[in-house]
Amino acid sequence: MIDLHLVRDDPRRVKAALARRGIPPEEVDAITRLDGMHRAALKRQETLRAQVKRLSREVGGKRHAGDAEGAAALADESRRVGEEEREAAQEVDRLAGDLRDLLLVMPNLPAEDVPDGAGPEDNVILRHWWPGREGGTPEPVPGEHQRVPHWDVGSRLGILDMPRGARLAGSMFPLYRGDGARLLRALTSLALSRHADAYEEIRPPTLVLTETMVSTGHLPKFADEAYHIERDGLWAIPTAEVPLTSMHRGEILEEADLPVRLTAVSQCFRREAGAAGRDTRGLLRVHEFEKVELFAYATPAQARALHADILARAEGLLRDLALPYRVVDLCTGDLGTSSARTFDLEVYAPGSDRWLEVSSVSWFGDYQARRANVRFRPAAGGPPVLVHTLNGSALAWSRVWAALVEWGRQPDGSVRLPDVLSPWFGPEPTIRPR
RNA sequence: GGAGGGAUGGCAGAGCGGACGAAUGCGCGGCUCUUGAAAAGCCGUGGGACUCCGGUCCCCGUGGGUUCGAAUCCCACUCCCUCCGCCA
Repeated sequence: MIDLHLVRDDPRRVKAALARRGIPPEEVDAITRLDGMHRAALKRQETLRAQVKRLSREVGGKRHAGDAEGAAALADESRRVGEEEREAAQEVDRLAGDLRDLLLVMPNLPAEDVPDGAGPEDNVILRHWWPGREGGTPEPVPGEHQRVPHWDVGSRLGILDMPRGARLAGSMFPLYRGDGARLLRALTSLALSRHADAYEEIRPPTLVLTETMVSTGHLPKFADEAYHIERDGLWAIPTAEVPLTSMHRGEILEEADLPVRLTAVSQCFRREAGAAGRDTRGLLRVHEFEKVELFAYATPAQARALHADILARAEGLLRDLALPYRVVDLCTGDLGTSSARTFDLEVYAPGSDRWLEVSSVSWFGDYQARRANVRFRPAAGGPPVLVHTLNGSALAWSRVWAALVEWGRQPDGSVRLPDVLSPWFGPEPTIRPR
């Protein structure tokens, strides 16, 4: 949630920042108006409430003094005021609810250095990397044998079985087998070990309460994007960011304990409701995938360095895996609702001939922390302050899997894997037909 | 799934209808005493909303209800503990 106090104190700044995202200024005015009404109603209710409390105390006093008549008279008066107070309270509740509804769907203010733009076409590509680039090796040109999409490579090698996945769960639910399944396990294991020096490994629940989804910003606005188990009131997480953000929900942390750095692997579930018919082949876009996430709660002063660290770690993994990638600075038109600044990492997949998003590294400011009510007590004293949250995938395996299989394909149809995977696939890691 | 017990401040733990935002102890911070420390003593010590900066209001698991008045009574739910059943 954006800061209501900021809307009050500096509405022009809020409007200007949100205008960059295409939010009309009237929506900010609507918040200001409701806020004013809410505060007025609150004042009225509290005044009445104070009266009831005072009268009730006097009833007690009179009764103790043996003045039954006086007590009854005051009780009558208190009852009348109490009824008024009850009505006022209903008005307060109604206005508070309306205000909250507006605030919950209002996106975060973009950071000042986010490039302006209307959509993905205006994102800024910051840099490219490919194996050997630092040493002057030219950008790789895929050979004909690498121009085979991973769904073909996968089915020929018997490591990816989309038809059987569809039999179990419908389309876009992949089923990996043999070395294909083992590759996923290897990638997760590799990544978690890489982050273990600074990030505590967490295994969170995959199904979470509504409140947990609201805290990150996935609800109420994007309910259509998530799988919902109505009978139990639970939601399937679209990313481990969701449970990790709520891990300390409602807590006041000590500044000395920050940053809290966490890493988690989880299944990620996405309905992809708005993407019907797009990128439906193979693993380009799936309803369920596995992802290792990096996450941090930080002080505002620590946030920038952590954002850089998470990005560096995600890039480091791609370099270890020798996959050509580019770093994309998301423009205001493509920035996620909760994010203030996001860098995407996209891997080139030669068989599919597409750039695949395999990581999204975001700084949320205090937007999520305000929803989740996660604060820290400043070491220097003073009232608790909202933390900043940050996260990034490192990495989303379905698309990494696709890129590895396409880049690794040899003229004989086997797939050569990067050497970092030797612990799982032997000295010259290769997947051959069974 | 069934039976019972519980949920109060950083922790422990009283309170069971009226001045209770809450005794007491521990912890923590400050001060006094001391060469220093310990001990002892004194003072302080939750979060939040609104504010005409005087204050007012809310929070005793959550949500309803009863009452002039609820931490305290009633109802529902959640979570925790014990036992039984079932189960990977």
